[in-house]
Amino acid sequence: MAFGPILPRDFYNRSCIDTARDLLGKIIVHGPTAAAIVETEAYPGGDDLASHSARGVTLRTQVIFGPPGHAYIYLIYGMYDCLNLVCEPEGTAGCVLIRAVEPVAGLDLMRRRRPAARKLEDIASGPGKLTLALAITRADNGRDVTRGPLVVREPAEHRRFEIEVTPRIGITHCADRLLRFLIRGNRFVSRS
DNA sequence: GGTAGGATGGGCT
DNA sequence: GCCCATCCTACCC
Repeated sequence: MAFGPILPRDFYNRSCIDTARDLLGKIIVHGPTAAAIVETEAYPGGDDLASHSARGVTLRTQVIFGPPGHAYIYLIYGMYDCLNLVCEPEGTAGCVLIRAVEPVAGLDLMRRRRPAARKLEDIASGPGKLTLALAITRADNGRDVTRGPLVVREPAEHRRFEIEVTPRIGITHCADRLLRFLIRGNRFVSRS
């Protein structure tokens, strides 16, 4: 399966809000599995109390303050791992949560990793689901996604789509900020 | 079609 | 001790 080139570090070396929007349609590749990003959320540094980075550098959040183009993966509710991509220049906090992907390669393997999913659309339609489908875990935390076993690539061919913007899901702080981006009409999003 | 409740563990006050 | 950037099952229309 041939995709386009790996996204360069400069793709992530800017506002996490711009990056979140532009990540739609890009391809996450991990081993024999690959999936297109259809839903993201931006978590800026600074005054966004919803961001893990809001309380400064800790053992957990240091990756978010590090160089762009790396994975920030954390455990949520004691059960699921969530994948973020670190943005902004080194020293500045900011990341993009990957909330949903559309499977494009290794579908049989993903189905086996997601026995609870009854339909294809449910395999990776949520931040905890997609890490299971793609076999991404906290062991991948801090990984450089511009090289190595976990990378993000341009799609093989570009498709036109409309982008929808909404508040982020499942947060209470800064709930009015429009920082969630999704491909309008795509059936693999976590919710419409 | 819909949702209430529980599983489960790390981070931080 | 409380708070989660969640998911699944059971149960109810």
